[in-house]
Amino acid sequence: MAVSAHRGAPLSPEEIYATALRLIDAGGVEGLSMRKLAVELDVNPMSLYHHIDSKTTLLQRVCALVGAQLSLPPDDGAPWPQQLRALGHACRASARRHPSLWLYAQSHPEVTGSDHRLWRALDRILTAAGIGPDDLAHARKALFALLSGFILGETTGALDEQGGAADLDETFESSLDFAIAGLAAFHR
Amino acid sequence: MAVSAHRGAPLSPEEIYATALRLIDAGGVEGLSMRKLAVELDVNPMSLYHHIDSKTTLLQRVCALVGAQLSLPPDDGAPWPQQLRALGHACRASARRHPSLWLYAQSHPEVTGSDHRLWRALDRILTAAGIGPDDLAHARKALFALLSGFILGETTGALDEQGGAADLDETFESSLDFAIAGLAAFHR
DNA sequence: GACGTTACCATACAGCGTATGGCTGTAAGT
DNA sequence: ACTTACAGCCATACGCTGTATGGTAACGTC
Repeated sequence: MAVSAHRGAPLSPEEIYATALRLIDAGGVEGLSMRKLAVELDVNPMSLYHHIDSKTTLLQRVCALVGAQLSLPPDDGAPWPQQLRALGHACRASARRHPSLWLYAQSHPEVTGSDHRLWRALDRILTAAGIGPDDLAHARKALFALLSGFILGETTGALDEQGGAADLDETFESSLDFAIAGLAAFHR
Repeated sequence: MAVSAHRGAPLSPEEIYATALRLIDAGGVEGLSMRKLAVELDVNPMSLYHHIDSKTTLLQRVCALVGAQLSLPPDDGAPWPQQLRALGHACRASARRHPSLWLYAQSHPEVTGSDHRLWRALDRILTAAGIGPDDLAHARKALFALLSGFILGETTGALDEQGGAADLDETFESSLDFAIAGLAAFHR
């Protein structure tokens, strides 16, 4: 099937995704171009379009790939604050591995919108925390905002530029304490 | 001085900033190009570069312009929860007026980093709330994360796509309650 | 051998930010 | 009054982007 002269095997979507993720981690989403990706894969730029629709959907797939690797806390009956902390740490760890991609995903949520795994896990934890069904959406969105804002600020450096303690690990723990205490507002 | 044939007056940085902001509000930051801006100002693209350094610094100025318009709560001795709410509402209102610009600013914080007005106001409020100096940075960053994450989510639509109550005004009030309750975590 | 399909590639287009250099009319210096 | 300097503007061009279009080569099936 007219495999590339330079390469042994034909391209595959998975290979494209993995290479794109590597380039993104190395040079940021804005540093990724179809031409550079093609060079990295030793292929003509237009060859990529026989395996993916467009650069946008390529980024969607890569986001989904990273999202699927999130190790969310299992429903093992552990205390809810502990589970909430685990969920936070999982997201933050992934964001530190792929900062530019998370930044992109957070600015283009249509890309991640369909990943309801995270919301389901969060809802379960919040329910375990005694949040009633009427407040569930509010609590979930408040926690989403806090978590995603922290990741955003850490990724962009906005949290570093503010004065005060420079240890963001400690600040993250504090923010989790803050969140756990804040959930009291939903107990009426 | 060889003023443009089509325009009566010469360009000014302020006119450029104002027009850029208008175009950004209409078509997003990613929809703004120097060429379109030039068309809007009835001028050759390269003429802009006699008044601004680059597109990047242009965006910085526009961000600063919007930031300066933020009406932060005055230090009038009002109860701190009320001041905290006012600060939150001020930021959210501005973000709703200029969503795309806020999205840009949040992803490029080097642009807004030098605007410490907000942090000073927040620190003042938190001190009034009884937060000790050791916890001030933690509390400030947690609140920054919550606020900026909410604005991010509302701007991109990530908060709409989640299920539950669709009224984001109400959710924002809930999040403020959540924040106020959460500050208890810093009282030791 | 003919044919359809798959993988790949070459060329081209419209758009981007902006470096470079040139034109023109006003202002300042003498 | 004459020269010089400069401010404001513009035309052209370079290298980059994503991708539409259409062509070519190798394969499986008949």
